[in-house]
Amino acid sequence: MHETDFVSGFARGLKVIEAFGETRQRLSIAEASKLTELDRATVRRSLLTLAELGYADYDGKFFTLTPKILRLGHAYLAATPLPALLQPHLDLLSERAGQSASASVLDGTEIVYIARASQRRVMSINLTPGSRLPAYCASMGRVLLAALPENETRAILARSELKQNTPNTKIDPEELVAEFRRVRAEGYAIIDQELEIGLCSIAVPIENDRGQTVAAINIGAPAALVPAAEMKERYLPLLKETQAALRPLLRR
Amino acid sequence: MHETDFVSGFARGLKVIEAFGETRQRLSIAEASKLTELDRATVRRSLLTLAELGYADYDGKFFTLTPKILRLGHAYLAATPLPALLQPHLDLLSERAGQSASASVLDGTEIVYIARASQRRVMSINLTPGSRLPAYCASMGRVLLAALPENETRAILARSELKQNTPNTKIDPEELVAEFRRVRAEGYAIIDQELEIGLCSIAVPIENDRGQTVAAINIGAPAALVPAAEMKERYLPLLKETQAALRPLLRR
DNA sequence: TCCTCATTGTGCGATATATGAACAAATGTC
DNA sequence: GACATTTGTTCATATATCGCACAATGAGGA
Repeated sequence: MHETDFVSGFARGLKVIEAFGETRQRLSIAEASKLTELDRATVRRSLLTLAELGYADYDGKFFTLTPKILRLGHAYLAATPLPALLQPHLDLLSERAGQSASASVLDGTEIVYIARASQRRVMSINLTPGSRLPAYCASMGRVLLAALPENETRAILARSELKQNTPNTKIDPEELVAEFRRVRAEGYAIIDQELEIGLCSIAVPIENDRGQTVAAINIGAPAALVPAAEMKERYLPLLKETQAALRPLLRR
Repeated sequence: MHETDFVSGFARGLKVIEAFGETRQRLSIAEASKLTELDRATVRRSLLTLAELGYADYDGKFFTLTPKILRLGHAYLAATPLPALLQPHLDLLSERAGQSASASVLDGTEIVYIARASQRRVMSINLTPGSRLPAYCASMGRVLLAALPENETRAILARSELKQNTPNTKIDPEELVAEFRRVRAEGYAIIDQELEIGLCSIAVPIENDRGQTVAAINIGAPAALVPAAEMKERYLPLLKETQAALRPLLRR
């Protein structure tokens, strides 16, 4: 790859868009400049470009993103067959379990929801396709991390901000790596209120016909209704059925 | 605004990302060049930039978007208070109605879902935040178009691809404009299987404390269970309640 | 195997952009 | 009200990108 095969103006602009996610909806030029660590003049040009194209509004002082920006992310969900393929299976799974079912993939240290069939909302967070959670303390994250070679897993843990969300949250890397080994051996991960008090979840990997893990699915339930100890017997068979139904559909 | 206040490399790159949404997941350089009507060399540089930043994968022949691209669209959903504000109200609405409830805003000729509380899936399409539907034949679209000055509404209709999705679909601009007037006067829109056979929906506008329409919410139901004639009496009171509950929360 | 067609990679001149500093305007502070 | 600080804008110029023309590669077919 040549050194000229990189459009830095494009890269800078993408950085500016992402700056909006980290804080509030409105950004001044100076704020965006600080967040992106780009020159004010450069940020200004990127923002004015976004406004010109209709991806942002500008009131002379603050820039705000418009819904048009959703086209960019949605290009992935619309273009990738995986979410559409998983959705009906999640619907069925969710209905049979009477709980929310989700699917996600790994992106760096985070899991990204790509499909979801939600029952009554139990979490304080609102999860939709595109939502992100730290991988180390989510059941799907455990499954996805367990599928990687151990050196990669360790590298991701090293980059993760291991935060004690609840008294249950495991944040010791060695303990986590040991748990990943168990997940790999037994084929499922259970989270007992490590992300949020009151929430348990159980996840299994989704593999293609070559056995490569391409996603994870889970069922989440309120700990008050379904203690962690019961998650396995109640939901693992359903998850395994869904997993088996999907495998032949996923060719590479 | 100066003529130099525009980063064309950035604009071109965004166009390349959107090219993925229109077709399948994989694009070669030549395909992307055709879709975007940009020079091959330019598209290639943009794609390589995306790959370098982790927004795309490249196998030497085809480029595919990675889930990282969802960060861009999600920046909007995470940064805008409206979706988070609406969600609990949609949950309640959906539960009381026993049907799916959604919220959307207008983007050009399309509505964009920004929040959704879904019951059993009734539509063939899978709707999630970020999903788009043509405005002219969706109940929320009717409400949002009705809120605009008539010349703007007509301009949008002129740009819309008015397609006869079902025998019920209204595609005559004059008929649509007349319907928008009725919607404006009566405060709600009902769609009777104009988008998809078997699906009815009813929508009302969501206004801020100054009376400006900032979004629309709707309830969708299977026509087999709820005939269009019954939509109004069954769901309009619930929608109006939600509308009233939200108005004081929406300051500008 | 050789040819053809389609696609991808590369070098170069013309053109457009990024940079940082200087200036202007707005904002906050005393 | 004057000063200090922050923010937005403009400008000249060094630098990087764009689009073209050409070279290289690869896939199919005869």
